[in-house]
Amino acid sequence: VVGATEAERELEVLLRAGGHRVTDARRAVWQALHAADGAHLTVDELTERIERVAGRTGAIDRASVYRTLGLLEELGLVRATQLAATDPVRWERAHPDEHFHLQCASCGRVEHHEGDLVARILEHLDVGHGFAVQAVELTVTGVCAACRAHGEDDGHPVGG
Amino acid sequence: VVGATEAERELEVLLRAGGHRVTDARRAVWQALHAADGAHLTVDELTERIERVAGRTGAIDRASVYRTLGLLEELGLVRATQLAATDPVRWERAHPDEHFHLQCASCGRVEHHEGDLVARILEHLDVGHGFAVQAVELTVTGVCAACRAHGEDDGHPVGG
DNA sequence: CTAGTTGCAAATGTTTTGCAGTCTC
DNA sequence: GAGACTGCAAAACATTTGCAACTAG
Repeated sequence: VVGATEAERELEVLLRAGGHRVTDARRAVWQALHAADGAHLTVDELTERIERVAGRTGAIDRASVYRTLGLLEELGLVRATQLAATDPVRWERAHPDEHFHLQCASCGRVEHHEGDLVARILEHLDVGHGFAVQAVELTVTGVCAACRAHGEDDGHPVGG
Repeated sequence: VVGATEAERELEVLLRAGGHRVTDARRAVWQALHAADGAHLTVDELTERIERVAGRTGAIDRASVYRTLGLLEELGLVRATQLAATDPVRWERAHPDEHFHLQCASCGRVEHHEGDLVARILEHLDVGHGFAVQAVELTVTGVCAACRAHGEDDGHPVGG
């Protein structure tokens, strides 16, 4: 639809800066991640979406999706998270550490939240323990306001 | 050769209370987890240690270790954590949410830290968003004081 | 005795890897 | 062109499950 979005440009610049090539597979993964704005997708979900969205280019092999995600992670463009130990890894566009995950055990939805909490953590650690913080991963599990209202407490997983 | 440590008793009581049986496999897993005091072990590491420690009893099958850990988790005795997305799940004795993980990217060591940070997070969320918190998972990655002193810089700083 | 547990082996599901052909630079 | 990428298929891993034998209660 659009020729080159800002995000697409960002991808190209970063790829070239790192001596990597700009390919359809990489563009496709990046676009799919954008289209899913904010959602946390598994490699399978991602691959499936790419098939739909980038019909002309054809599907991208799972292996390439894995390789691409690994690369994008190195470039700091995406971030992997594992919400449940038994679930496959999920990917999302990189977001600053100041955001953290709020996962509802009832409806399964994951929200991002912003606050000064992470900033406080950084402060606390640096001052108190000489620990040089690189990244903070904060995930809070519980029941969201909506589910509490419905009284849904048993916890039935949701599709997506 | 100690008959029954306090921890061992705790295990038996909780097992019986839940209508489960007290078996060698379960004792072995529990003891191995204690012997590794504070460490985060994979199922493989755990299985290997059981082989050494409980030589007389013989080895415990991986499948049983998995099943046992699942049970102990239900009983609230152990806790699973995933430090890196590509790593297998690691297990440790349960600890209160008020503790959080401090992982050194250089030496790989994981420490537990205690503080009011998690408590503040709970407060903040409950007051501000009507989110009923069940669990908090906080992992901070960085370089520990010791490694900083040695100037061991095998990694590249991530962001701010 | 009875039914919960275990060990084994095979199944499942995810992620990685070797290689030959393809496409970017 | 040269060499970085991709697709494909098979391999490598982590975790789960079916089932017969075992054993705690």
